Amino acid sequence: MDEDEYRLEYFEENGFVRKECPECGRYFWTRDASKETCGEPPCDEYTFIGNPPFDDEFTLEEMREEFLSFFESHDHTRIDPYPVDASRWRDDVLLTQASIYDFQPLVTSGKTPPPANPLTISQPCIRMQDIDNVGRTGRHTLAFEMMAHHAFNSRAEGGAYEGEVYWKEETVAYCDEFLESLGAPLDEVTYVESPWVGGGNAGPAFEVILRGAELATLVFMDLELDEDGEYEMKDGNTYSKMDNYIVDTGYGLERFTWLSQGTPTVYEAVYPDMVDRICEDAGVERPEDEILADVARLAGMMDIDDVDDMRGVRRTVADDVGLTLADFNDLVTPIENAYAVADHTRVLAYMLGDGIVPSNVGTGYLARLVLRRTVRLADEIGLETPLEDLVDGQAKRLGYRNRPVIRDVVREEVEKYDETLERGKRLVRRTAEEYADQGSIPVEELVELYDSHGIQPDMVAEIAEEEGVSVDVPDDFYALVADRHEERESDEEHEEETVDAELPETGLLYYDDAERTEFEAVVLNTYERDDGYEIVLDQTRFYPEGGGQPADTGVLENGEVARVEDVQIRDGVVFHRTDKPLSKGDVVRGQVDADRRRALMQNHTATHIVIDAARRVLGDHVRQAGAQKGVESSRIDFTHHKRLTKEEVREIERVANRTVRKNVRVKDSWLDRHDAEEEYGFDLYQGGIPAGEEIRIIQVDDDVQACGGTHVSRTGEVGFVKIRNTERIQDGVERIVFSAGESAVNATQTIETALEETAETFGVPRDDVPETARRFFEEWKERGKEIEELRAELADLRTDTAEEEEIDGVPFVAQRMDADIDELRTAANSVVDEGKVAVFAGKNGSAGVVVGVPKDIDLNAGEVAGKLASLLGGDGGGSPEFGQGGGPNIDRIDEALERSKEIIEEEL
RNA sequence: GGGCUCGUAGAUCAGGGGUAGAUCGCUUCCUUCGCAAGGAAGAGGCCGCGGGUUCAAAUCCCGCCGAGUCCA
Repeated sequence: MDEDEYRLEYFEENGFVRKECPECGRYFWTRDASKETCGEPPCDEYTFIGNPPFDDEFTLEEMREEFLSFFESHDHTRIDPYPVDASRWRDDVLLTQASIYDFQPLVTSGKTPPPANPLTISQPCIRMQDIDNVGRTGRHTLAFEMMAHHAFNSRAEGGAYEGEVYWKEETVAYCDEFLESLGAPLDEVTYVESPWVGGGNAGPAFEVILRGAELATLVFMDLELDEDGEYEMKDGNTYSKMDNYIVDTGYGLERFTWLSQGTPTVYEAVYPDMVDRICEDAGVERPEDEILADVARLAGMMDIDDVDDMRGVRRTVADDVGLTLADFNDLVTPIENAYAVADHTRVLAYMLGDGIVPSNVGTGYLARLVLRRTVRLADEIGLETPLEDLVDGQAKRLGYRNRPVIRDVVREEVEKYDETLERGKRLVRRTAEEYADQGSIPVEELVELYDSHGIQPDMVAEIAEEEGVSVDVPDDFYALVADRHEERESDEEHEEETVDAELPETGLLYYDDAERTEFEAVVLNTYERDDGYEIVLDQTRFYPEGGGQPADTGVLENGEVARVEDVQIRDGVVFHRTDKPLSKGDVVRGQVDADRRRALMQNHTATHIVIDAARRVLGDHVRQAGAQKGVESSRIDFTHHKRLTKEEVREIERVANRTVRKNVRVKDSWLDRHDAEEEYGFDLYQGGIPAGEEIRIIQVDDDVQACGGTHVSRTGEVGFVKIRNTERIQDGVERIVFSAGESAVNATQTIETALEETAETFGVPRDDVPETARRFFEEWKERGKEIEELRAELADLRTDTAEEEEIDGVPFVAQRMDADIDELRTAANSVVDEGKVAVFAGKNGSAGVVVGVPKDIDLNAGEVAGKLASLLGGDGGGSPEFGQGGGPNIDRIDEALERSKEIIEEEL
């Protein structure tokens, strides 16, 4: 990175000098000319523990307020944090890991204006990759708040923002000023040059270091990935300047709070009350501060990448205080676990507070992971306080309103985990018994137990030991698990036909009046494709597929009639896929299939009505997780932590139809996105975030959503909503399948017809069908048993008449019996019970033969049956005691019976 | 979004092409003043659903439904 990028006037004016750190080789800026090293570990160590650099101690809340109000008083607008569940607005990541995530990709790319410019925010973030270090290093937390100020600048004209708000000089000046306002000794502060790369962007950056701690990162994002770019960055890729250049800062709220208190660990500073409560409830004794501080200081010197690093830290500190490693571990592990529990409960509060439902996919899975880990840690230190109480405490502190649901979710999830553990224990016990003779459980079984059943190897070891079976967990265990998942990849990417850059955005007439289906337009171009044509018009009433609503169909005509089979929108241009080409420049008349459009409109409005009904019945945590509208039926998926009961489904249906009958107007309006967000909140974006300054808002009764679909004008036009089915898509996501309008009536009639026909078959009134069906089923089972008994009796009777013979002293009965194989079997069994060999054959459709041999006679029944069956033109077999077979040759049954005697003689 | 595992008696689970089983629980009887325990007998199964292969499917194959779990 070019040195000039970092040579700021601010540094010159304030007496900074640029130095090269002899340890790490990086350049840094400092006011203290005598300073040799950059200040950041491992070049320097933590010196703030017991020696806080600020004038006052701050709590987390106080520090957050201090920061935000500082920037507010410097002309920044304070905005509310986004959810920690970043998957709600982008599909490339799961969790929010930095404040800039809030503005990617729409704002950073210049498609959408920022909510304010410049702005300040304190954004909760979660970094799962640190999970193993939480509690142990003294500094890692799973969740943290990234306090930030951002300025969005652009050289380009006509984007969502233009011109420069401020850039590097002001950013560094703000940082200095903020630190000074806290009373930080400015000559101890260093600004380390440290180019930043991430997510396809890059730029110069400073790390701000004070007393060994990295407090903030000031990123000047002005590069984008470009094969031919002139800047090569540390990731090995080349980048070039972009039109937008963005100030992206990150001030660690937890770090600032920690430094202000100078406690041995960050955990004591950030959640003192929670740590106290956990230690007290679990009876955890705290080691001396000095020991904890040593661990933090030493761990602070290194990037902790794996468990070995932490082991090294502990060994060193243990040596210093004169303890064996084992004793030292016994001393610090409980408090470390207590710290981790305190931390994890806050993460859970963030996650569940933002409406994440534990699940087996996506962010829900991460929530489950954290929750289960928390339960294990709490168990290890004997913490008996219900987890829901701890999470609720954190949620209360963070000001979440959905606390009852959070409690509910935590309780259910802990119960589920208990069940999984129970199930796991039984499975491990069985597996251990299976390998009891070998003395140990093989590694592939361990992998299987973990991967398919979620049982940690240490738990396997514990239980297997009780059974006297040993377990060797290889060091690369989790790598072995990963191997199982790495076998195949190859997602075929379908290429999209690129949009002609010359084409203007198509006029979307369906927004003016969704009721109208005819229009005139000019053909701008026709493209020939593999399976038809794509026509672009200057304007259209055809709705292109989007937002879960399928495309309209219809015709375009000017003498020629072109059938429109599909409609897609790409970069604002609508493509009509047709079976015929139309000439460029022609004026055409368009006609959308009106009935289909009508049905789709009803279904779309009904979708809003149903999700709103679900929210009213189940609670505010219900959030759309996907939807597909159709002509015959539609479906809506939404988050909910329990299976829907029949009664809840009925109630949702009742509430939905009440909204229909209310016949309220469906309001559609274009609002400034920031006004809309302010008024309706982030939950506006149930189906993803649209681009642009203005967004379309659809209001159906109490339900308000950003939505680009076509709707009926009053709820009454939906006519009738019928819920047809519910499914569980994943843990935590329920699906409701429903029909609206005419197809809802059809759906009801279909069900009615089924019931009618059933009633007719039974010959009872419809109301009696359930009771009658139950009775019939019971009686059917009774009769099955009766038949079995009668068959046995019949078999006895028939075999009584059978002639007994002897072959080499073995009693033997061969008899023809035309009955199904079950009966032959029953008959053979009763003969075998008398100590005789039995051969029964007969026809029942095809020919069948059964051979039974008492245990004490040395004759293989299966073999005999096989030979007899081959006479019948088929095949057969069985066990030594019992054989059966059959074939198509019914006219050779008697012959087979006759020959059974000689076959048995051979086999004996 | 992808992978893996599992659906058999009220519960927990065996079996894995050839007669559906075990343990606990349940019912009745015996022993007992009574209970626990013990003994004896018994009831209880659309082997998740639907197709296919086969002389024969709980078992093999395909699809669906349901449950669990790991990963991105």
